[in-house]
Amino acid sequence: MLRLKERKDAPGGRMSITTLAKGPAFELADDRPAELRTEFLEQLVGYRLRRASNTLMTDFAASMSGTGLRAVHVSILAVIEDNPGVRQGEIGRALGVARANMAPLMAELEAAGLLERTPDEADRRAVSTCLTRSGEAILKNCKARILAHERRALERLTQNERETLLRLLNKI
Amino acid sequence: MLRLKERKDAPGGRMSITTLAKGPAFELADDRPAELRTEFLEQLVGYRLRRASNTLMTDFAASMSGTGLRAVHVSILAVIEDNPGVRQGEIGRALGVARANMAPLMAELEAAGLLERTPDEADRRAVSTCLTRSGEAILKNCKARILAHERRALERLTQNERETLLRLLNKI
DNA sequence: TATTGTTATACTCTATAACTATA
DNA sequence: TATAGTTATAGAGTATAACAATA
Repeated sequence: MLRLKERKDAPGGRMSITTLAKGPAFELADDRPAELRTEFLEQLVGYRLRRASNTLMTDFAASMSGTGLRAVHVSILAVIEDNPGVRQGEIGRALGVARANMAPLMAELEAAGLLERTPDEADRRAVSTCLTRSGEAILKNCKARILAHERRALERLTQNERETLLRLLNKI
Repeated sequence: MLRLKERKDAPGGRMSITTLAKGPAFELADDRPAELRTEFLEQLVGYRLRRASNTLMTDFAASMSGTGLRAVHVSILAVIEDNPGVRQGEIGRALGVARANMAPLMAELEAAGLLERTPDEADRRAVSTCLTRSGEAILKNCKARILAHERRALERLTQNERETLLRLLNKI
Protein backbone atom coordinates (compact mmCIF):
# COMPACT_ATOMS: atom_id res chain seq x y z
CA MET A 1 0.00 0.00 0.00
CA LEU A 2 2.85 2.34 0.78
CA ARG A 3 6.55 2.46 0.20
CA LEU A 4 7.50 3.04 3.79
CA LYS A 5 9.43 0.17 5.23
CA GLU A 6 6.99 -2.24 6.79
CA ARG A 7 7.18 -2.90 10.46
CA LYS A 8 8.02 -6.39 11.54
CA ASP A 9 4.63 -7.38 12.93
CA ALA A 10 5.40 -8.88 16.31
CA PRO A 11 3.93 -12.38 16.04
CA GLY A 12 4.03 -13.50 19.64
CA GLY A 13 1.98 -11.01 21.59
CA ARG A 14 4.14 -10.11 24.54
CA MET A 15 2.98 -7.53 27.05
CA SER A 16 1.20 -9.94 29.32
CA ILE A 17 -0.79 -7.80 31.71
CA THR A 18 -1.35 -9.57 34.96
CA THR A 19 -4.47 -8.54 36.76
CA LEU A 20 -4.59 -9.42 40.40
CA ALA A 21 -7.60 -10.87 42.10
CA LYS A 22 -9.19 -8.19 44.21
CA GLY A 23 -10.08 -10.39 47.17
CA PRO A 24 -9.31 -9.17 50.69
CA ALA A 25 -7.03 -12.01 51.72
CA PHE A 26 -4.49 -13.37 49.28
CA GLU A 27 -4.47 -17.13 49.07
CA LEU A 28 -0.92 -18.35 49.68
CA ALA A 29 -1.47 -22.08 49.80
CA ASP A 30 1.12 -24.81 50.11
CA ASP A 31 1.20 -25.47 46.39
CA ARG A 32 2.71 -23.01 43.95
CA PRO A 33 0.82 -19.70 43.78
CA ALA A 34 -0.69 -18.89 40.42
CA GLU A 35 -0.31 -15.13 40.71
CA LEU A 36 2.07 -12.78 42.39
CA ARG A 37 1.28 -10.03 44.83
CA THR A 38 1.80 -6.63 43.23
CA GLU A 39 -0.25 -4.36 45.48
CA PHE A 40 2.41 -1.69 45.77
CA LEU A 41 2.79 -1.30 42.03
CA GLU A 42 -0.92 -1.58 41.30
CA GLN A 43 -1.69 1.36 43.57
CA LEU A 44 0.62 3.62 41.52
CA VAL A 45 -1.03 5.69 38.82
CA GLY A 46 2.25 5.90 36.92
CA TYR A 47 2.59 2.12 36.81
CA ARG A 48 -0.98 1.48 35.71
CA LEU A 49 -0.69 4.30 33.18
CA ARG A 50 2.39 2.80 31.58
CA ARG A 51 0.91 -0.70 31.46
CA ALA A 52 -2.35 0.56 29.97
CA SER A 53 -0.49 2.70 27.46
CA ASN A 54 1.64 -0.27 26.38
CA THR A 55 -1.46 -2.39 25.94
CA LEU A 56 -3.06 0.20 23.71
CA MET A 57 0.13 0.82 21.74
CA THR A 58 0.45 -2.88 20.98
CA ASP A 59 -3.12 -3.06 19.67
CA PHE A 60 -2.60 0.21 17.81
CA ALA A 61 0.43 -1.17 16.00
CA ALA A 62 -1.56 -4.25 15.01
CA SER A 63 -4.37 -2.05 13.71
CA MET A 64 -1.92 -0.22 11.42
CA SER A 65 -0.52 -3.45 9.97
CA GLY A 66 0.10 -3.18 6.25
CA THR A 67 0.16 0.59 6.12
CA GLY A 68 3.84 0.94 6.93
CA LEU A 69 2.93 3.82 9.23
CA ARG A 70 3.55 4.09 12.95
CA ALA A 71 1.75 6.20 15.50
CA VAL A 72 4.11 9.14 15.12
CA HIS A 73 3.57 9.19 11.34
CA VAL A 74 -0.18 9.34 11.68
CA SER A 75 0.09 11.98 14.39
CA ILE A 76 2.12 14.17 12.05
CA LEU A 77 -0.33 13.70 9.19
CA ALA A 78 -3.29 14.51 11.46
CA VAL A 79 -1.64 17.71 12.70
CA ILE A 80 -0.92 18.85 9.15
CA GLU A 81 -4.46 18.10 8.02
CA ASP A 82 -5.93 20.25 10.78
CA ASN A 83 -3.27 22.96 10.33
CA PRO A 84 -2.53 23.31 6.61
CA GLY A 85 0.79 24.99 5.94
CA VAL A 86 2.05 24.34 9.45
CA ARG A 87 5.80 24.52 9.86
CA GLN A 88 7.77 21.38 10.64
CA GLY A 89 9.10 22.68 13.94
CA GLU A 90 5.62 23.51 15.17
CA ILE A 91 4.53 19.92 14.56
CA GLY A 92 7.44 18.61 16.56
CA ARG A 93 6.71 20.91 19.48
CA ALA A 94 3.02 19.98 19.51
CA LEU A 95 3.81 16.26 19.53
CA GLY A 96 6.86 16.33 21.78
CA VAL A 97 9.20 15.10 19.03
CA ALA A 98 12.68 16.64 18.98
CA ARG A 99 13.70 18.58 15.86
CA ALA A 100 16.51 16.14 15.14
CA ASN A 101 14.04 13.28 15.04
CA MET A 102 11.46 15.15 12.99
CA ALA A 103 13.81 15.45 10.01
CA PRO A 104 13.96 11.76 9.03
CA LEU A 105 10.27 11.26 9.82
CA MET A 106 9.26 14.10 7.52
CA ALA A 107 11.65 12.84 4.84
CA GLU A 108 10.02 9.42 4.99
CA LEU A 109 6.52 10.85 4.67
CA GLU A 110 7.59 13.10 1.82
CA ALA A 111 9.34 10.22 0.03
CA ALA A 112 6.14 8.19 0.38
CA GLY A 113 4.28 11.01 -1.35
CA LEU A 114 2.02 11.75 1.62
CA LEU A 115 3.05 15.37 2.17
CA GLU A 116 4.78 18.23 0.40
CA ARG A 117 7.33 20.59 1.89
CA THR A 118 7.88 24.10 0.60
CA PRO A 119 10.02 26.95 1.96
CA ASP A 120 7.94 29.17 4.24
CA GLU A 121 7.30 32.52 2.57
CA ALA A 122 7.60 34.61 5.72
CA ASP A 123 10.65 32.80 7.13
CA ARG A 124 12.80 31.06 4.57
CA ARG A 125 14.57 29.01 7.23
CA ALA A 126 11.33 27.20 7.95
CA VAL A 127 9.49 24.57 5.94
CA SER A 128 5.76 24.77 5.35
CA THR A 129 3.96 21.45 5.03
CA CYS A 130 0.68 20.26 3.56
CA LEU A 131 -0.84 16.90 2.69
CA THR A 132 -1.00 15.54 -0.83
CA ARG A 133 -4.22 14.04 -2.14
CA SER A 134 -2.67 10.67 -1.46
CA GLY A 135 -1.77 11.75 2.05
CA GLU A 136 -5.35 12.83 2.72
CA ALA A 137 -6.67 9.50 1.48
CA ILE A 138 -4.19 7.47 3.52
CA LEU A 139 -4.92 9.53 6.61
CA LYS A 140 -8.65 8.96 6.19
CA ASN A 141 -8.00 5.24 6.08
CA CYS A 142 -5.73 5.41 9.14
CA LYS A 143 -8.28 7.41 11.10
CA ALA A 144 -10.90 4.75 10.49
CA ARG A 145 -8.47 2.05 11.60
CA ILE A 146 -7.62 4.04 14.73
CA LEU A 147 -11.22 4.67 15.74
CA ALA A 148 -11.96 0.97 15.27
CA HIS A 149 -8.89 0.13 17.34
CA GLU A 150 -10.03 2.41 20.17
CA ARG A 151 -13.52 0.93 20.14
CA ARG A 152 -12.04 -2.56 20.31
CA ALA A 153 -9.39 -1.80 22.95
CA LEU A 154 -11.77 0.16 25.17
CA GLU A 155 -14.82 -2.06 24.84
CA ARG A 156 -14.87 -2.64 28.60
CA LEU A 157 -15.40 1.09 29.19
CA THR A 158 -18.72 2.83 28.70
CA GLN A 159 -18.84 6.03 26.69
CA ASN A 160 -19.25 7.91 29.93
CA GLU A 161 -16.20 6.20 31.42
CA ARG A 162 -14.10 7.03 28.35
CA GLU A 163 -14.98 10.68 28.65
CA THR A 164 -14.15 10.63 32.35
CA LEU A 165 -10.84 8.95 31.58
CA LEU A 166 -9.96 11.59 28.97
CA ARG A 167 -10.89 14.37 31.36
CA LEU A 168 -8.73 12.95 34.15
CA LEU A 169 -5.78 12.34 31.82
CA ASN A 170 -5.97 15.93 30.65
CA LYS A 171 -5.47 17.07 34.25
CA ILE A 172 -2.14 15.30 34.58
CA MET B 1 24.57 5.70 47.13
CA LEU B 2 24.70 2.65 44.91
CA ARG B 3 27.13 1.15 42.51
CA LEU B 4 24.74 0.92 39.63
CA LYS B 5 25.75 3.15 36.79
CA GLU B 6 24.08 6.47 37.24
CA ARG B 7 21.64 7.64 34.65
CA LYS B 8 22.49 10.76 32.71
CA ASP B 9 19.92 13.09 34.26
CA ALA B 10 18.30 14.76 31.28
CA PRO B 11 18.89 18.47 31.98
CA GLY B 12 16.58 20.11 29.48
CA GLY B 13 13.10 18.89 30.25
CA ARG B 14 11.67 17.93 26.91
CA MET B 15 8.20 16.42 26.66
CA SER B 16 6.33 19.63 26.12
CA ILE B 17 2.68 18.80 26.52
CA THR B 18 0.52 21.16 24.55
CA THR B 19 -2.94 21.66 25.96
CA LEU B 20 -5.49 23.09 23.62
CA ALA B 21 -8.02 25.72 24.54
CA LYS B 22 -11.40 24.09 24.87
CA GLY B 23 -13.46 26.86 23.29
CA PRO B 24 -16.10 25.97 20.70
CA ALA B 25 -14.69 27.93 17.79
CA PHE B 26 -10.95 27.98 17.25
CA GLU B 27 -9.59 31.45 16.66
CA LEU B 28 -7.65 31.42 13.40
CA ALA B 29 -6.77 35.08 13.08
CA ASP B 30 -4.65 36.78 10.46
CA ASP B 31 -1.55 36.80 12.63
CA ARG B 32 0.34 33.62 13.47
CA PRO B 33 -1.62 31.17 15.60
CA ALA B 34 -0.07 30.42 18.98
CA GLU B 35 -1.32 26.85 19.23
CA LEU B 36 -2.11 24.11 16.78
CA ARG B 37 -5.36 22.27 16.38
CA THR B 38 -5.03 18.70 17.60
CA GLU B 39 -8.65 17.72 18.17
CA PHE B 40 -8.35 14.38 16.44
CA LEU B 41 -5.42 13.26 18.57
CA GLU B 42 -6.78 14.72 21.80
CA GLN B 43 -9.96 12.67 21.49
CA LEU B 44 -7.95 9.43 21.42
CA VAL B 45 -7.50 7.68 24.74
CA GLY B 46 -4.33 5.99 23.47
CA TYR B 47 -2.73 9.32 22.61
CA ARG B 48 -3.62 10.99 25.91
CA LEU B 49 -2.53 7.86 27.76
CA ARG B 50 0.90 7.88 26.16
CA ARG B 51 1.42 11.60 26.75
CA ALA B 52 0.32 11.35 30.37
CA SER B 53 2.48 8.28 30.91
CA ASN B 54 5.52 10.06 29.46
CA THR B 55 4.91 13.03 31.73
CA LEU B 56 4.82 10.82 34.79
CA MET B 57 7.83 8.79 33.71
CA THR B 58 9.90 11.93 33.31
CA ASP B 59 9.02 13.10 36.81
CA PHE B 60 9.55 9.58 38.14
CA ALA B 61 13.07 9.46 36.72
CA ALA B 62 13.83 12.81 38.34
CA SER B 63 12.52 11.55 41.68
CA MET B 64 14.93 8.61 41.54
CA SER B 65 17.94 10.80 40.81
CA GLY B 66 21.02 9.68 42.69
CA THR B 67 19.80 6.15 43.39
CA GLY B 68 21.05 4.69 40.12
CA LEU B 69 17.78 2.79 39.89
CA ARG B 70 15.17 3.00 37.15
CA ALA B 71 11.49 2.14 37.27
CA VAL B 72 12.02 -1.45 36.22
CA HIS B 73 14.59 -1.99 38.98
CA VAL B 74 12.24 -0.77 41.67
CA SER B 75 9.39 -2.80 40.20
CA ILE B 76 11.50 -5.94 40.46
CA LEU B 77 12.51 -5.19 44.05
CA ALA B 78 8.90 -4.49 45.02
CA VAL B 79 7.71 -7.77 43.52
CA ILE B 80 10.40 -9.73 45.35
CA GLU B 81 9.61 -8.03 48.66
CA ASP B 82 5.96 -9.00 48.41
CA ASN B 83 6.76 -12.49 47.10
CA PRO B 84 9.89 -13.76 48.88
CA GLY B 85 11.61 -16.57 47.03
CA VAL B 86 9.83 -15.77 43.79
CA ARG B 87 11.49 -17.14 40.68
CA GLN B 88 13.06 -14.79 38.17
CA GLY B 89 10.81 -15.84 35.32
CA GLU B 90 7.70 -15.19 37.37
CA ILE B 91 8.84 -11.63 38.00
CA GLY B 92 9.36 -11.04 34.31
CA ARG B 93 5.93 -12.38 33.42
CA ALA B 94 4.24 -10.25 36.07
CA LEU B 95 5.98 -7.09 34.86
CA GLY B 96 5.89 -7.79 31.13
CA VAL B 97 9.68 -7.97 30.85
CA ALA B 98 11.06 -10.58 28.46
CA ARG B 99 13.32 -13.28 29.90
CA ALA B 100 16.24 -12.11 27.81
CA ASN B 101 15.98 -8.63 29.32
CA MET B 102 15.49 -9.87 32.86
CA ALA B 103 18.92 -11.51 32.96
CA PRO B 104 21.06 -8.34 32.86
CA LEU B 105 18.62 -6.48 35.13
CA MET B 106 18.84 -9.16 37.79
CA ALA B 107 22.61 -9.34 37.40
CA GLU B 108 22.82 -5.58 38.02
CA LEU B 109 20.67 -5.76 41.13
CA GLU B 110 22.63 -8.73 42.43
CA ALA B 111 25.96 -7.01 41.74
CA ALA B 112 24.69 -3.98 43.65
CA GLY B 113 23.99 -6.24 46.60
CA LEU B 114 20.24 -5.62 46.61
CA LEU B 115 19.11 -9.19 46.06
CA GLU B 116 20.37 -12.75 46.28
CA ARG B 117 19.80 -15.52 43.79
CA THR B 118 19.83 -19.18 44.74
CA PRO B 119 18.93 -22.26 42.70
CA ASP B 120 15.29 -23.21 43.24
CA GLU B 121 15.07 -26.38 45.32
CA ALA B 122 12.11 -27.85 43.47
CA ASP B 123 13.35 -26.97 39.96
CA ARG B 124 17.08 -26.53 39.62
CA ARG B 125 16.72 -24.75 36.28
CA ALA B 126 15.00 -21.87 38.04
CA VAL B 127 16.45 -19.18 40.27
CA SER B 128 14.81 -18.20 43.53
CA THR B 129 15.27 -14.57 44.58
CA CYS B 130 15.03 -12.63 47.80
CA LEU B 131 16.06 -9.16 48.96
CA THR B 132 19.13 -8.50 51.06
CA ARG B 133 18.93 -6.25 54.11
CA SER B 134 20.44 -3.54 51.94
CA GLY B 135 17.87 -4.19 49.24
CA GLU B 136 15.05 -3.83 51.74
CA ALA B 137 16.45 -0.53 52.97
CA ILE B 138 16.97 0.85 49.48
CA LEU B 139 13.49 -0.22 48.45
CA LYS B 140 12.01 1.51 51.48
CA ASN B 141 13.75 4.71 50.43
CA CYS B 142 12.59 4.31 46.83
CA LYS B 143 9.01 3.72 47.88
CA ALA B 144 9.00 6.97 49.82
CA ARG B 145 10.43 8.81 46.80
CA ILE B 146 7.81 7.26 44.54
CA LEU B 147 4.86 8.11 46.76
CA ALA B 148 6.13 11.70 46.99
CA HIS B 149 6.52 11.77 43.22
CA GLU B 150 2.95 10.58 42.71
CA ARG B 151 1.59 13.16 45.13
CA ARG B 152 3.52 15.88 43.29
CA ALA B 153 2.69 14.74 39.77
CA LEU B 154 -1.00 14.17 40.52
CA GLU B 155 -1.62 17.23 42.67
CA ARG B 156 -4.28 18.44 40.24
CA LEU B 157 -6.36 15.33 40.91
CA THR B 158 -8.41 14.82 44.04
CA GLN B 159 -8.09 11.56 45.94
CA ASN B 160 -11.45 10.56 44.54
CA GLU B 161 -10.30 11.30 41.01
CA ARG B 162 -7.11 9.26 41.47
CA GLU B 163 -9.14 6.26 42.59
CA THR B 164 -11.48 6.68 39.64
CA LEU B 165 -8.48 6.89 37.31
CA LEU B 166 -6.96 3.70 38.72
CA ARG B 167 -10.29 1.92 38.43
CA LEU B 168 -10.72 2.94 34.79
CA LEU B 169 -7.13 2.06 33.89
CA ASN B 170 -7.62 -1.39 35.39
CA LYS B 171 -10.48 -1.98 32.97
CA ILE B 172 -8.29 -1.49 29.90
C1' DT C 1 23.42 36.21 18.36
C1' DA C 2 19.31 33.14 17.85
C1' DT C 3 16.54 29.88 15.26
C1' DT C 4 15.12 26.23 11.49
C1' DG C 5 16.27 22.29 9.70
C1' DT C 6 19.82 18.69 8.87
C1' DT C 7 23.23 15.10 9.87
C1' DA C 8 25.72 12.08 12.73
C1' DT C 9 25.82 9.74 16.82
C1' DA C 10 24.89 7.51 21.25
C1' DC C 11 22.15 5.46 24.71
C1' DT C 12 18.01 3.14 26.27
C1' DC C 13 14.33 -0.08 25.57
C1' DT C 14 12.53 -3.91 23.48
C1' DA C 15 12.51 -8.12 20.56
C1' DT C 16 14.65 -12.38 18.38
C1' DA C 17 17.54 -16.27 18.05
C1' DA C 18 20.81 -19.57 19.67
C1' DC C 19 22.83 -21.73 23.46
C1' DT C 20 23.12 -24.59 28.38
C1' DA C 21 21.20 -27.04 31.92
C1' DT C 22 17.71 -29.08 33.71
C1' DA C 23 12.93 -31.27 33.58
C1' DT D 1 10.46 -32.35 23.90
C1' DA D 2 9.79 -28.45 26.66
C1' DT D 3 11.25 -24.87 29.98
C1' DA D 4 14.54 -21.46 32.90
C1' DG D 5 18.03 -18.75 32.35
C1' DT D 6 21.88 -16.71 29.60
C1' DT D 7 24.18 -14.32 25.80
C1' DA D 8 24.52 -11.74 21.66
C1' DT D 9 22.42 -8.83 18.60
C1' DA D 10 19.22 -6.03 16.04
C1' DG D 11 15.61 -2.68 15.90
C1' DA D 12 12.89 1.27 17.55
C1' DG D 13 12.76 5.48 20.44
C1' DT D 14 14.94 9.29 22.17
C1' DA D 15 18.67 12.41 23.26
C1' DT D 16 22.95 15.53 22.26
C1' DA D 17 26.16 18.14 19.45
C1' DA D 18 27.77 20.36 15.38
C1' DC D 19 26.70 22.43 11.08
C1' DA D 20 24.52 25.57 7.14
C1' DA D 21 21.15 28.86 5.99
C1' DT D 22 18.46 32.51 7.49
C1' DA D 23 16.62 35.84 10.81
